[in-house]
Amino acid sequence: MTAHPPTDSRPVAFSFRQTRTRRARLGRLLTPHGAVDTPQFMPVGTQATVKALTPGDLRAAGAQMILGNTYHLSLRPTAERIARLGGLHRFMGWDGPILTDSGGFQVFSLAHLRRVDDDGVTFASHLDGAEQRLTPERAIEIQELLGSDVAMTLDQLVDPGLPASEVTAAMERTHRWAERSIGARSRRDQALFGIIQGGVDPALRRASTAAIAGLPFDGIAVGGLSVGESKAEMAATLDVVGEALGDDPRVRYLMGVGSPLDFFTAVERGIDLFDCVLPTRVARNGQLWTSEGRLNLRNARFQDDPGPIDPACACEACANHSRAYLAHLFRAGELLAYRLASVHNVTYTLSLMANIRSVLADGTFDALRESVAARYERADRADKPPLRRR
RNA sequence: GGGUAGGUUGAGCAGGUGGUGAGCUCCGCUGACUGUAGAUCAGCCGUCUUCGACUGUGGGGGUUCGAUUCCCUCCCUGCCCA
Repeated sequence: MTAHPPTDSRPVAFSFRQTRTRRARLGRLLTPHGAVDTPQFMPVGTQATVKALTPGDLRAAGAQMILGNTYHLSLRPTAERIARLGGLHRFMGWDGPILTDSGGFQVFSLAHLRRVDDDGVTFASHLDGAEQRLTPERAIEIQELLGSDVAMTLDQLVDPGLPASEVTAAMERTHRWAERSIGARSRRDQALFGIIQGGVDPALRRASTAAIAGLPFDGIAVGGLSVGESKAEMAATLDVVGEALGDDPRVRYLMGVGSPLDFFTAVERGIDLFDCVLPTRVARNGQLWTSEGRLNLRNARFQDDPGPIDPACACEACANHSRAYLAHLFRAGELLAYRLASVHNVTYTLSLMANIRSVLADGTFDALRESVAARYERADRADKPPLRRR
């Protein structure tokens, strides 16, 4: 592919136009490894691989940018080894843009294996229990060794249902770590995004947005969502952040989202970039996203279904294989089940994003959302109740 | 024909030498999953009128207040000997 180096002295450049659909934007992010059309979804490749997929599979599915992980790669094979081997792009054979997460999510998801203090986080490695120290500065160092196009600041996300004092403390610590992260940068060819926290409290979110947007980051991320709050709370929080960001011209990245309907919720509130494990994780567990809604191919009824996973899809799995075949592969525990299901779900998700870009251009965003909601709302309506302060 | 070890809920097992065997692993059925400790996890998996009840340890018979357990007999399977 052709590289599109940023057009100015910054490591990335973002241009966009406001659409007529509320806060939604159509844009283009230029990185050292190519351009990304936004709104865009990044498949998650935590350990230098989007599970079950080759870089060729990702290209065929329409992927433009993927995500890798500081915490996992620093433990194995180590950032220094990847650097010796030419950086993450060469190591994994993906020459497109890569964003690396900072390890902040592991502060949350590996809560029982870590200890947080003001200087950083100490993990007991989930691999061998060895003590691992991650500070904002080390997270930047690791990501510079990996050579990703976009690095993320180390942050602390918490269950938004925790007492306000704890949500506030984590937010303020995230702000201090954000400033330190900027000071730790040494590469000029790698972007750095700051992360807004503050749980689901509007005042805290406004404060966090002001703090993060006030720093010279190349992009702004919204963190701490899709961690147990309701759909309504996520939407309300994105409203608050969108309002607080106003006409800030930087790219806006919603971390860890989402489901098909979440994309609509976030895009119309100004989000440009997404990542999520959901399409690939549920694929490996038999759940396929289709134009007919969610299908669980392990269900008995699919064993005799000769049709494609999704008649509206042209991916390798849909073009060549039946639901009955996939159902068999899952039952037999065959590895091909994971690849074909992942190929399909990533294709579906990226096609949906492409459709969203298309309807933002022609003004039929709401119609597309309604047609997707008709197939997916039943599942998303089974919503969790709003979080209660404990 | 003789000897010997067995026969437990779809499969494979555990347990049990007189006082309620529905316990495990597969298989099967369903659900969950949101900046990946996840090819993972959870529930169900004899029957029914399912917060409970009933049935079930190869078949039949016997002893006993009570049998999966003890006795008799038959059937089936593995192995050894003829």
